[in-house]
Amino acid sequence: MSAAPSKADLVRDAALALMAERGFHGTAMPDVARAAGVGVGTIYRHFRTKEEMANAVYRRCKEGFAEAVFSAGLPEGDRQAQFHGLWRRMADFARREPAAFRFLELHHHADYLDDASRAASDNVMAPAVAFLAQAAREGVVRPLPPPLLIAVVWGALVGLVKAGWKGDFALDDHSIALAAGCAWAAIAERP
Amino acid sequence: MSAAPSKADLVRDAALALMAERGFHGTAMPDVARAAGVGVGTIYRHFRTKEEMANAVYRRCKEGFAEAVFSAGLPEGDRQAQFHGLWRRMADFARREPAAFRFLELHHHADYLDDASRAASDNVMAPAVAFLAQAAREGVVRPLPPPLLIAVVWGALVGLVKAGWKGDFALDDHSIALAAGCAWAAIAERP
Amino acid sequence: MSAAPSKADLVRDAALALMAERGFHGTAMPDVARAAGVGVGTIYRHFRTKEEMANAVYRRCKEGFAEAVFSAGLPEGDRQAQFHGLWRRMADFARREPAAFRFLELHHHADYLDDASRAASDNVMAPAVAFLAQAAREGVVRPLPPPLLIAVVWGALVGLVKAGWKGDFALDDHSIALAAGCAWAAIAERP
Amino acid sequence: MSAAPSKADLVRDAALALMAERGFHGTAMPDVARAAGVGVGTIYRHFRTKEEMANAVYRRCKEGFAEAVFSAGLPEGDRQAQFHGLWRRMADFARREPAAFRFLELHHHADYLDDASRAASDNVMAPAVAFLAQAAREGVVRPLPPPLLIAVVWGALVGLVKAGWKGDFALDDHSIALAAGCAWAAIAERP
DNA sequence: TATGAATGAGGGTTCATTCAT
DNA sequence: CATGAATGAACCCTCATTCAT
Repeated sequence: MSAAPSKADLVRDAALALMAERGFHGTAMPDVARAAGVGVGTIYRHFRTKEEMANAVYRRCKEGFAEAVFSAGLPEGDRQAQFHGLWRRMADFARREPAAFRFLELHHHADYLDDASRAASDNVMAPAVAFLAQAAREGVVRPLPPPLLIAVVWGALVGLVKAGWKGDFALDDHSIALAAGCAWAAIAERP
Repeated sequence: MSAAPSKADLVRDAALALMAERGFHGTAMPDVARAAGVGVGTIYRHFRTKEEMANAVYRRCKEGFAEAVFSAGLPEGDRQAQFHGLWRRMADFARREPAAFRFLELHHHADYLDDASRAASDNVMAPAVAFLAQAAREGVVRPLPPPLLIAVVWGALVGLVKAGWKGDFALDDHSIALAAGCAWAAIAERP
Repeated sequence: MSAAPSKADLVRDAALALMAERGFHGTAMPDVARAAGVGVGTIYRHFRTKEEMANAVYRRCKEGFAEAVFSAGLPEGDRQAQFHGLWRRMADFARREPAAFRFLELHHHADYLDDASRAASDNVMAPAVAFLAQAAREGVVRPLPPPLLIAVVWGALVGLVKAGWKGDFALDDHSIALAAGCAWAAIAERP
Repeated sequence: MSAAPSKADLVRDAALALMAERGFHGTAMPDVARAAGVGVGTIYRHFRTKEEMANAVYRRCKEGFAEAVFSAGLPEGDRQAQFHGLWRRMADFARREPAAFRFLELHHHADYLDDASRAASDNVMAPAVAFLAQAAREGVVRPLPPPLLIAVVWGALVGLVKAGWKGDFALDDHSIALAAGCAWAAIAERP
């Protein structure tokens, strides 16, 4: 039997859904309470302020992302296959939890995020950085600064997802694979 | 002699700076007034509502972007050189007017944008779409759906700029050129 | 033990007192809040807008008037005595609840009254109309259109009350009875 | 040839029309300016404040009323005929200048009226008081306090006019004459 | 523990008034 | 004289937060 979700979780989910849609300042606490099916006061039993609640949501999204992408270790295969696998995991996360993905993008480095959230944010991409750095050392990826490679690849993924949401094309397995090919070409060493 | 900027322009500039930083809902009209050096009431002589003001800012940013990137026509050279030139113009816009670039990204398809702004938004990338479609027909760019190519390339640019702002690396000519190479590789047909 | 009045009642009473004195537009919500001894926000837990609050006050006054004048049925005696009784009840209402009386007069058919209030307003005088119509059929009141009779009699009452408030004379039982005699003479059929 | 009306008169007329409709606090100075066809600043060349403007309008209405009703002296005939004549003049004023009549009623003894306006207000009915007092001494009108008689008669007239405006009946010569008969009966000594 | 009525600072907006033109 | 752009106090209303129940 699945346990009933705790009130704190209900609140987090409601806050995630609303803030992903309307942003931090555009989301009112009474709305969060109503969406969560709890009283306003209950929120404040679990989070001291609206900021703290948003930080909790942010960290949870980060954890969910890290879990979805990196917890199973690197995918099988050569570097290119591993890249494709990671790309696929990230895109799947965006499809499975669009609110979380959007929340992370929207609130990235927002001024109400505290230091702990910022740190979590920085660490989450560490495995990806390590992967690219290693691949670069092996000569299969261009010898560019890993942060720049990350920036380009991550940016491409976000661009793909947002355009898919906007309706420019279907965000299906095919599109995702095509875009993965582009992204790999962007960073792969030429033959 | 430089003409004194109109009050409306002062307001637009102040709104741009604040809303790029804190978002629409996070920006208070009295703050805009103070930043613009005018009284609150003055804002309302030029814009009927906060929404209308944000729309005016948005459209101005869009126009500025289109002007900076496309008004001079396509750059010289072959398709790759032209791509590099366009990439460079976009990155330069982001460096020269970071607030405008950030504003456009942050408020893209926000719910307080009116239809006119949305239309402006859709049209501005039309030349880039045409360019990629033509290059694809010529066989120098992969035969993928142009919107997908646009999404990947634009996403990569945004990723580059944001990471540069964050301090991951210097957003200088060198980084921009390197990233341009990555982006071209992402979409170019293999030899 | 008297129950403490509800916040909504406190607000209604305060709004009645202020709006009877200064009118709708001349009364500020913070003033109402202060007069009621509650916070501004509390008002909005009970009334969605200032208009809605004014409508609630209006309807309550109408109900109070109807209750005071008509709930006990027609007074005893012949038509003249009944008229005197009704006149007396109306005047007593004006003396006992001057703010309510003044509010009703001041806000009669004001543009912020909603349809429900207008309807309540129209219905409240129905018993008086019926009374005069019946008396006219019996030949004890002049055979004039009842609305005209009502207009003259009601106007005379309002004139009496306002002049009394202004200090032109004491608004006591004697004056009220004298004026009742005038009003009856105004509409009574000559012998 | 009629001279073009002065700006001050344009302003007074516009203020009268708007304030009769929406009240003092419900009328904005820019609206008055637009309705008058002048700039806002122009109003302040003629009246120091909004209050002063309202006072000027009030006094002008009072004067217009006194002029219309009393300037030609008492009407011909016996007391009853004179009463009918005065009643008729007052009702005609209400029909010819409804805004002025409404303004006078609405703003009677409002708190922004200054002492001069109040005095004008008190004096304007003096001839009517004198008329009734004399008629009472002659025994054709009941020996009641003149202010009470005035209150009843004036109230009846106001009631008549308002009900007519509301649409309860046509405010035509016939209705006015009928009501005059009622009003005279209200105060006349019985035979 | 959970609630939601209550609060008042602060939100967007209006408007009486001024003053440079 | 006449104007209307400019102003900021004050308007109506919202919402993050508290606390008695």
